Amino acid sequence: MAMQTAKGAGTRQSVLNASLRLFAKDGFQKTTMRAIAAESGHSLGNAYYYFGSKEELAGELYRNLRQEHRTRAWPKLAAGNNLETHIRTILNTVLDVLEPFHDFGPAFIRAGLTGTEDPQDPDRGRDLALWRQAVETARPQPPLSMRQDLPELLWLLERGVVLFWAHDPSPGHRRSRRLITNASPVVARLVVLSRLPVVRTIFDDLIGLVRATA
Amino acid sequence: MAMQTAKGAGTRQSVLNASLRLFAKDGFQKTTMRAIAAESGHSLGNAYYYFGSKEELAGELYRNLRQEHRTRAWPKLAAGNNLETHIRTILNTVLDVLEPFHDFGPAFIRAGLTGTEDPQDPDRGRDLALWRQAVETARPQPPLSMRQDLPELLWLLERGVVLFWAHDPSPGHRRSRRLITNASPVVARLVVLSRLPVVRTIFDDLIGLVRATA
DNA sequence: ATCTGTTTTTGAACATGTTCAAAAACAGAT
DNA sequence: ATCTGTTTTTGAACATGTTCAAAAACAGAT
Repeated sequence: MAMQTAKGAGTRQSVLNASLRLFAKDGFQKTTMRAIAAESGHSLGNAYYYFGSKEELAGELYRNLRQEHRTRAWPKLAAGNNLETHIRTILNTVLDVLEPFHDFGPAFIRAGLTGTEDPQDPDRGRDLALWRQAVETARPQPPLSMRQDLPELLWLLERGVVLFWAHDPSPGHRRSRRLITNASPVVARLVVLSRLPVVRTIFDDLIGLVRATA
Repeated sequence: MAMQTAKGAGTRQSVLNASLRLFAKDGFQKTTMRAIAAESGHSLGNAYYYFGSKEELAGELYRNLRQEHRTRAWPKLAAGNNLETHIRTILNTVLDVLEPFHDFGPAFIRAGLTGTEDPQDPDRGRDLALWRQAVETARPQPPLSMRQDLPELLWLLERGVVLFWAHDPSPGHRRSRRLITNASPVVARLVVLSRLPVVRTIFDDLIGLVRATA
């Protein structure tokens, strides 16, 4: 059980800061671990003492961005908005937050998203809490039978949108914004249609996917 | 403009075959370019003479799999089958073809799916042609108003199923098969119900989504 | 058969992510 | 102050994707 010392925490932070600077300047791919180590003033092996891999480094940076997303999206969920509005709001906000980092490259975003597969990841729970809030405060309320599972489905949707955006080369990422505009009403309508057993069964399969993957 | 000789084509093919064997056996990540070169009986540098990168190799393999999918699915489209049967057949066939490569990892599948974003990609047109055939030969015929857009919608469905399957850890990927079983009749029924404005609106949104992303 | 330009092949070198054993620094107990 | 066990740091080594200059093989013209 390795206990971390104050000096250790400092080193760790300086490596993190150095990576943020270099990722922002040169992108994820083109930034080498050697460059990060040099920029931080420590040896290559020392960087690996605190971060098991380059992806883990990106994962930590990404986790900070998710926190900011939650902070910015939460107050926008005015009670009484319909579900479509809440979906659109949260999805657009996540792109707002990630905007400055689009040119980090898809690999960076992918690294961030793969980190969330851990079922114990506390950030996963926090993300779900945001979506739960969006569902509970929406009016009219989604069908009772969906209220339990809906947050997880919408969380899956969010991941899909972010993945799409990460690969979106269109100017200003218009396509991603349009995807949000188009998908939000569709999802909201499908939720209403979940009263049909057939639609419900499909949702159940998707839920199974989330649960199995997460 | 480098003209390729007969011998060159043979070497290229043997590298491709070797990579196919090894990817299937050990997965994408764990297969090294050196192993591929050795298995093919050529030098490492020679493999790079024909394929610029490991990903390019995976890309070509994926394109071959899509071709095989079309080849195997097409004759199963017996005229007179209903739409549900055609949908179920094509989707199950794509999983049959991809089956040995499930453990390639997300990178492989993503590479294959993202490649199709290009509107100029000839394989995209070929995939759409398969779905067009499925729609045109189905009996009873889908509503006239849907016949134009339906192939693109079903192509979107196919991509979604493949993505679902790629992340499906259930034994034998049962869940993916069940998704196909469940989704096929729903989609077919919704096509009939497209006369209802609510359903039609959802389809319009989905079409917009395909066009926006494609 | 020889020459000429092109395609193919090779082996070594390079770039970069990752691991590891040993040294150094450190914290706490005596 | 010294000892002991732990944390931190280092430098070298390793694994693997990629590049490159030179050699070999080849095709076509003379």
